[in-house]
Amino acid sequence: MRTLDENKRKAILKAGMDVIAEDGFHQAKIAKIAELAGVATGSIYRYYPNKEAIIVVILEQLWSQLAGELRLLVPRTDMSPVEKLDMTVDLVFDIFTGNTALALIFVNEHHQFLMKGVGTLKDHYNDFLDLAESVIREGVERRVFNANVDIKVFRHFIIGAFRHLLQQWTIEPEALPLNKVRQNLKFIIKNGILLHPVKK
Amino acid sequence: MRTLDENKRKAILKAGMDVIAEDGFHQAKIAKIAELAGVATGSIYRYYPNKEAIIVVILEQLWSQLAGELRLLVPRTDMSPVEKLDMTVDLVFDIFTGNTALALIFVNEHHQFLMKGVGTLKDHYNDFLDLAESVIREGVERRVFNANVDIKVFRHFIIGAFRHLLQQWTIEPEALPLNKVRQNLKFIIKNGILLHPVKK
DNA sequence: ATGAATGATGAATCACCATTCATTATAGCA
DNA sequence: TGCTATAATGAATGGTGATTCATCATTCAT
Repeated sequence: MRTLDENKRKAILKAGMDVIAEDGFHQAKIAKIAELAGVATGSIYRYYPNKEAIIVVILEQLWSQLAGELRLLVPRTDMSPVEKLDMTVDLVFDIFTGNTALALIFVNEHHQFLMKGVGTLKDHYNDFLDLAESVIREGVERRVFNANVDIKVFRHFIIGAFRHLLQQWTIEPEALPLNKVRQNLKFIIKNGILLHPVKK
Repeated sequence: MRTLDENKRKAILKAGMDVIAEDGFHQAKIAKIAELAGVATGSIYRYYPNKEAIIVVILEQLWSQLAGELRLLVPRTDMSPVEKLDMTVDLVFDIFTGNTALALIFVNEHHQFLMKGVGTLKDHYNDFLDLAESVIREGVERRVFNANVDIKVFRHFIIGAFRHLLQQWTIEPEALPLNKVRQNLKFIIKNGILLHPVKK
């Protein structure tokens, strides 16, 4: 008995990623994805029940990978909270560096599918967020991070800043080299903009 | 001779805002907008050439208003750069407070129409950004803000953080009261998360 | 080597919706 | 009180594109 070809499944996913990144989910055409993947339009439906399933799988993989990596980082006792925070930022930067398409999909499409609550996307994403939050919490408990900053707000703050910077990077990569962005992001979340901070 | 009714034009704009905020631009149906505005579907086209024009006008008005207000703030000599930065944040928060629909449109739709370069949207938006940047620049020149922070990155950083926080707020307003968000945002961009910063 | 069984194909289907336009209603003017 | 220009209407049009399915191709257990 013949079996579905996993390479083809991956080719469709990859093609879906590129087309959706370029055209946006609603404008992305199945015919174009099929052509890029080198299969017939109908074949797409042997591997994925519908168009939405393609992007959901892409996003699920993204967050389950990130959560997996962060899960290894969190319990380490040989690192300070500051180092862990920096490493978390690195983790996320690294996954998008060299994958503009994935970056674009995260930036532009992630939110709407998160809201729809399709598949296990939300679970993976929340896993990641909870782990990131525990890094901050450890820092506060160990009196390294400022307890006056609301953790929830801070968490969203970083994600948002990151997302937007990533978006700008996809528009003009030369003007906003990711290394510079990464370094500045790390600095600002730790120190803010003030030259002479007035902490109490 | 009969004239087009400016109240109707506004009603359509308002209805468009609500429907687009709720359903997203591509899912938003002209028929629904027309019904909400209390006009026939065909009448929409007497006031706006097409669906896209509706959202473009909404976004143009948003940024031209914000740029207008910021333009008054920038040259003031009775305020410090820190105060101006805080006021800029307030300006933006104020416009979205009490207008969840506008907030949602900014969060979810703004980017794609900015990219398309339709109408004068980009001009108004850039006006606003340039003015905001001049606030930062003044702070750096007057040795109040840290010159090591790249202004372009910082600018995108704040916008992104703000956008994402706003998005979260539209999802669960009770969990993230805008006052708390505003206060925390101001604090973090100035001071960062570190309890004992190590500025040189 | 054979023939189910299942994969692959892509033209045809079908639902959807922005936009149009023939027709009707109305405001403003003489 | 008509008259006319233009506003308003909403059913019909037309284009689009996701999904289906009848048909063909290929694999592999026998």
